[in-house]
Formats: sequence, structure tokens, C-alpha cells
Amino acid sequence: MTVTISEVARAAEVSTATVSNALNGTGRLSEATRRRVREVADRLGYLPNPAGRALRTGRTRVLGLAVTTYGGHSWNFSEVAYYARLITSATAAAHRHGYALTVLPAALTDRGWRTLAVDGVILLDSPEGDPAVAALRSRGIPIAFDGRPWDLAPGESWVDNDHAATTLRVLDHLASQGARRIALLAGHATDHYTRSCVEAYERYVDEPLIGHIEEDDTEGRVAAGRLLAAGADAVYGLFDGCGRAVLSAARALGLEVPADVLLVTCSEDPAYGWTSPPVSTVSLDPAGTVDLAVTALAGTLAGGPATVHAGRPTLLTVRASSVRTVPVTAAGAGPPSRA
Amino acid sequence: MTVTISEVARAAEVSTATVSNALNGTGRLSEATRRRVREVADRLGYLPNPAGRALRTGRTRVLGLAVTTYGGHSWNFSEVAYYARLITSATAAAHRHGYALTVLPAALTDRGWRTLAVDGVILLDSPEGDPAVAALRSRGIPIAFDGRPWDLAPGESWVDNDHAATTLRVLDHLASQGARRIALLAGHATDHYTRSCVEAYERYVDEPLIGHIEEDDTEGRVAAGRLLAAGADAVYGLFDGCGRAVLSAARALGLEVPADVLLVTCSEDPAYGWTSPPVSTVSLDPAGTVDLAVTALAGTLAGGPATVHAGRPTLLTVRASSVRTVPVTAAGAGPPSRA
DNA sequence: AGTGATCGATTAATCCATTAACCACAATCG
DNA sequence: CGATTGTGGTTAATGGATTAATCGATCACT
Repeated sequence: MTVTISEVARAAEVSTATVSNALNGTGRLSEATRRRVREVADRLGYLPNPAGRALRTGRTRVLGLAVTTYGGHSWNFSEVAYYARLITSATAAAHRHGYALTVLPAALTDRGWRTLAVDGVILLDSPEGDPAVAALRSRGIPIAFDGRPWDLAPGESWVDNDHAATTLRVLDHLASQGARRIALLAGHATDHYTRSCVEAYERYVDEPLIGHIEEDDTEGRVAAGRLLAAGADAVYGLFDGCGRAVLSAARALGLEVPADVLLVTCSEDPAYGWTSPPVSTVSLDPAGTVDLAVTALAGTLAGGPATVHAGRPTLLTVRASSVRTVPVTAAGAGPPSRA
Repeated sequence: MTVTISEVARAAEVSTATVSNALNGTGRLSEATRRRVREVADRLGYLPNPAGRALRTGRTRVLGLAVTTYGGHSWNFSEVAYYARLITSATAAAHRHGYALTVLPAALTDRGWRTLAVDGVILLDSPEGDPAVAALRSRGIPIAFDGRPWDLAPGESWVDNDHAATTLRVLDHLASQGARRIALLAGHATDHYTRSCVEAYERYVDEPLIGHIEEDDTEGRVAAGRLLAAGADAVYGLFDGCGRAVLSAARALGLEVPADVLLVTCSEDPAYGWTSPPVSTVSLDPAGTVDLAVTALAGTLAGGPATVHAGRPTLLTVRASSVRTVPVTAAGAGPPSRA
């Protein structure tokens, strides 16, 4: 069924070493044999057995992508556009560098997953004291971080936006639209993203008003409702679902957006351009960011140096939900509000 | 750095065969040695080398997921909620069965990807004459189809919805709301999904009016605009972006939804519940469907029989966009229209 | 002619785990 | 007591590719 290197060798009347060298462009061979071996290999439909190769070389040409943020709550985040974009972009980037990519389960340290063969791992929003980091390091598996890590070992790359700056920009924008009491809708996670935003927010406002949303939509609505009930006249949501949660909660309380409550949410979902009213969003460009992380990891694996891309740009798209006066439609924004 | 089976054997003062047997629960060993070997392996932090194991057993415990539908246009579909859901669900399902999952590039037949080690592959919406099918079959790699295949080899499973029935149901719904000239917004692909829907549509209407959308948003808007200009008073969109395309085109032409144009789109995006107006959607439950495909594939790999799940249920969520009279809000639907 | 390079290919070791075949020893049976 | 069965392991072959070491042959140079 499957043809091995020795069958090619036999057919081409050379040794397996010659076949290997011919196909890999290594060793010292005459152009004639090199070509002949290649032809024979093609004719026979030879495909190197990945297991054999991996066993010998110790490399698999596979990268892992792991989300450790939501520890226990593995994989409920399938609806979050942020991850969807990120995963597809990471896959494409890996392919570009000649790697396959497999998405690892959150419980990276479980038995059974320690046996998975990957040349390197991209960790998303690794929280403080992440056990996955220790596990990977002890196995000598190179890491690249998407989202600033808590501590960095030599040779490790990372990529991130400047979340504090982004937060300040959003808060400034909300304040400029007349917001007096800005609330923050955050999550429970202890990753760097959440913490940076919360810290920036707490430095900015006099009296912090923070709600916590997790994957569950109902919980988000409740948290948003509490913020509104507590007198918030503007909300900045740090996660994708926050926008819908606030819209929903506002409606339930009989509040109008943006008349009574201003709203900005972090999201990659283009649909926020078509909601009623269209919602202002902050895009973190997860696709571009993870692309850099993958590229950095591939570079490291190829023997290159570690790299850091801090402060990657974010994009605030102002839509009707956070505008009190004249609608300001930025590039890429949705249609004007009809409210 | 990494500890091999022979180091464990040496430490436990047994042969490597005994270690292997002890750890895998095979062979005939006394409980005492079995336990002792396990302890030593734990203490040393032994992890079986996947390459060595794969080489010997011929199995890798990795599944591949390939989207061949959009042939050349690889990976622009990162924004499509359908795929995002599907990929994450497939990953979770694979993990549940003890497999890792890697998403394969569209150009499956390219050199370099033929060398990837997977025990089986799930093909999404495989088009007619799909070269990937032939390639996989010739390599003896088991296939499970998500979306009815064009031809089926023994041992292959497939899963699909009943697209003709779903289409009829949507068309009936639109007709019941007073639509006289229903247009279809489809794609260029030749997969079974597109074809089933188009055929059902063509049998249903007297004078077909079909537009073609592809990944590009602008193109979609243009196609939708043409349909509306041609006098369509209702549109059924087969893909996720169709809803936004029609909303956008209608607005540009000064048409109201649902007053002038009724709209139903296929989508998994919850955001359609918050658009203005909320858009009726058909959910194909990609997560549940691919889960069955993965399970079927895992079953086949475990020696089980092939399975077929035809006619998996779809869910039509009626929202304001396709209701002329009193809003009918089905379970899971968004908020009532405010128009 | 003898010494050294250089070329072109081969030999054989190696990566690590699995497993069929085999072996030493003790207990059981006729 | 010799033959059989069972127990608890070991030995060695195997899977497929890579690669350091080696080797024969040819050619150049002193």
C-alpha cells in the first residue's frame, strides 16, 4: 500500500541513504542520480513516513495552539469571534511557514496530552502561574506568547497590544461624549489583558464600577444589568459578548443606547455594525497579532532570535452606540444609526 | 532531557518490554511489577515518544479537518460563524475521543501536506470530483464526510441535514408572509449543500432569481442589490454573510426590511438577533453535525461500522425580517423589532 | 610511484516503542 | 517421576527515515 524509502532505493538501484539525500537535497550526489531518484520516487508515489522522520529528526513540523485562560471552562468560547479569527489566522500563518497547527485543549497538562508531538506552542493569554508554561518549559518545548506573559524565559517571544493605552483612549472617547460614570464590564480571568485594562480603568476613574461577565450569556446580561442599575451612564466591555449583554440589559431596563447609556465593546464581530444601534467596537486585530506570534515561533524554531512585538495597534471604530451628538462614522464602520 | 523507555527499564530493573506492557496494561505481569514500573515511570516523568509509538503502531491519534469547498480561496472564511463553530466543536469532539485535531489547508493535495500524519480526515462539503477524496482513498486514510458526499466508498460515514426540506420550509414561510417573488442568494461552490438548496428552490418557484455571493463582502452586496433591483420581494441567503449583504443593499436602495423585502439567511451568528431589524436565520447546527462526523470517524478507526446521519434537524428562527404581520418570536430568537 | 584530495555513493548506527516468540521455573497431573 | 500447564518475565525483530563514518575509485601533484 504505502511505499517506503527502501522500495524506492531498490527500484532506483541505490541505497536508502542516497534516496534520502537525493530527496532532501543533502549529501554529495551527482545531478544525474539525484534526478533519477526523484523520478523513481515520483513514479512510485513515495511519501516519506512522518513518524519515521520525526523519530529520527526529533521534529514534527506541527505547532500547538493553547488557550489556557479559561482553565476549567474549556471550549465554551466557540462563539467568540475573537478566537474564531485568531484560530483561523494562526492556522494560515503556520501553513505559510510549513507547519501544521493543532488546537490543544485547555487542560494542557493532562496525561495523554503530554504525549502530543509538537515542535512549539503558542499560548494565548497565559494567566499568572500558568501550569502549562512550566510543563512546556520542562519538556524543552519552545513557547511564543500571544498576550504578554507574566515571566519570560530566554528565547521566548511574545506579542501584545498596548491595552492600557487602548483603554485610556476608549475612556477618553466616552468622557468626551459626556459620560460621567463609566463602568467596566470585565471577566474573571487573571490574564494580562484583563488586568492591564482594569488597572488603567481604575487609575482613570474616581469611583470604579466593575462587572464580571464570563462565557455564559445570561450571566453577562445580569452583570450588565447590575452596572446599569448602579447608575452607569457608559459601559466599556472587554469581551465580545459584552456588547450584546449591555444592549439586552438596557432594553430590559427601558434604557436607550446611546441616549441613556453609551456603549463600547471589544469585538471582532462585524455584526456590531448592523445592530440596533450599531455598537462602537475596539478591535485588537487578533489575526494580525497571532500571525506575528506564529512567525516568531517559527523563527525561533529555525534558530533565529526571540522577538517582542509590544503595543500592536488597536482600532476603535466609533458607531452610534457611543455618540451623543452627531454620528461619527469611522472607516469600516457600519451604517449610521436610525434611532 | 527527555526520558526514554529504556531509562525507565534500567531504573526499574526490568526489560523495556515489561515497561511497555506495564504502562499499556498489556502482556502478563504480576500486579507488583506493574505497579512498581508505573511508579518509576511517574517518578522519572516518563512520556512515551509519540514518533516512536506512531512508527511502530502506525497510528498517530490525530485527525485532520479539511475544507475543500472553497478550493482556491483558502481561508478567507475566517469570519464565517459557521466554520468557527464547526472547527471548535470538531476539536472538542476529537479530544473527547482521545484524538487531536489539525485543520488542514484547502490545497490538501499539495506536496508537503501529503506527508502529514493523520489517522483519518473529516471533509467538509466536499465538492464533486474532489481531488482530496481520491488522494486520501489512495493512501488508505479513512474519511468521514460532513455534508453529503458525491460518491461513497465502503466504510465511509457521512452526516448532513436535509437541505431540500429546509429550503422548502423557508420558502413556505416566506410565501406565507406574502412573498410573491422570492430570490435565492447562493454561492459559486459545487458542493452538495448549494446544489440541494438550489434544486429545491428551482422546483418551488416559477421563475428562479438567483444571485451568487462569495466570501468577499462587497461582491455579496452587489449580488444582493441586483436581486432587489430585479424585483425580489424576499430573499433567502444560503450563507452567513448573505443577511448583512441584503440589509446593506436594501438600505442603499431605500428599501425597508421587512416592509419591502422579506429576509431569511442561513447563519450561526447570534448577532442576527440584534440587527436592525433582527434577521430570521436558519441554523444548520454545524457543531452538532460535525460532532457526529468526528464520532463516526473515531468509531470507524476503532473498528466499528460506518454510519450515516442524514436529515439532521435544522432550526428556523423567525425574527422581524421575515414577518409582515405580527412578530413571531421563536425559542432562542432575539428581541422584538422596534421598527 | 607514492601521497592526498575529491567525488559519489554505501554501510551501519540511531531515534523509541511495541510485540511475537521464546525461556526459565514452579506447580499440577497421571 | 516424567510430562503438561501456567506464570512472569526477557530477547530480539520490527517500523521508516536520517546521517556520521567509511570506502573505492579517479585524478592531481610532487
